[in-house]
Amino acid sequence: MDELPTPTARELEILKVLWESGPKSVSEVHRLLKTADERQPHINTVQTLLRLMETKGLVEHTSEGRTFVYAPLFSREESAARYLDRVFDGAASQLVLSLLKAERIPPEELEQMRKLINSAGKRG
Amino acid sequence: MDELPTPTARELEILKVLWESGPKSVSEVHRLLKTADERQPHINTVQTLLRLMETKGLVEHTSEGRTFVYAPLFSREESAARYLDRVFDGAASQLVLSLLKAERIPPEELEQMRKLINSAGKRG
DNA sequence: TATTATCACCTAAAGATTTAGTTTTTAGTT
DNA sequence: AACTAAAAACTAAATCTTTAGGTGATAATA
Repeated sequence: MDELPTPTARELEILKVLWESGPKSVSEVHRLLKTADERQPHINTVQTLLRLMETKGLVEHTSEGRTFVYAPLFSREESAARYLDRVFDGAASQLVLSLLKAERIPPEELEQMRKLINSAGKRG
Repeated sequence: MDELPTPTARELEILKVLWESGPKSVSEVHRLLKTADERQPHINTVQTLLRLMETKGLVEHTSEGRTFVYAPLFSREESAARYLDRVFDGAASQLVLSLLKAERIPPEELEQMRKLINSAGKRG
């Protein structure tokens, strides 16, 4: 098993499209990048990136007729968790702790978080 | 104000040394990388990286005699928050939600988090 | 059938990151 | 003063990322 690298800037933009809109073809990803990004890359660029991302294990594709439909191989959550594991060397709670300190999180989200933690406690 | 980029893999290793051990000279960073990383880069590589990281605004240096002592310009927490903002487009609560889903947080730390959230609610 | 559009594939190349060798400066030591 | 060590600065190059042009296949259409 190779270690999965942190996605680069462009890769992350593409992944975000796939996370938000579900599996998409090259042209659809290209179109959706238009709205999200100020600088829309050439469609061939998107295709090349997706092809390379597949060799890295970031996405996979299935064939729909003659077009490839790409899907991410991990979720937003896993991506976030991986980066945080990296930065904090696995001390995940440190992170939440620090986010609460560093970020001003709106009250309604605090309430949401409280509920989540409570239910997580019951399950765990 | 230029947008601060996500640190690259090597940059992150160096930042981690500075976060964990405080401001350090090139040779000290180099030495400390030995323990943390399997593949220790050449000391000149570390020096070049720190110099370039300074131009990017990731670190700064002060002179101690004739040696440069480098310090990070932001914390672990800020780095984490920035990446998460990127991945989640600013929805910070989504993150905590996802971490809980990914089940990366041990039970005893859940209690800690509950306390933190409660006190954060009082302050905010 | 000829034309056009759309797609994957191949290729080149610019740009950024990462690596380390060489040179120069400075200070300490003999 | 000559030698040595340690440091920053400079330079070059390998590798990775990001860009897009060109080619050929396939399908749709005139």
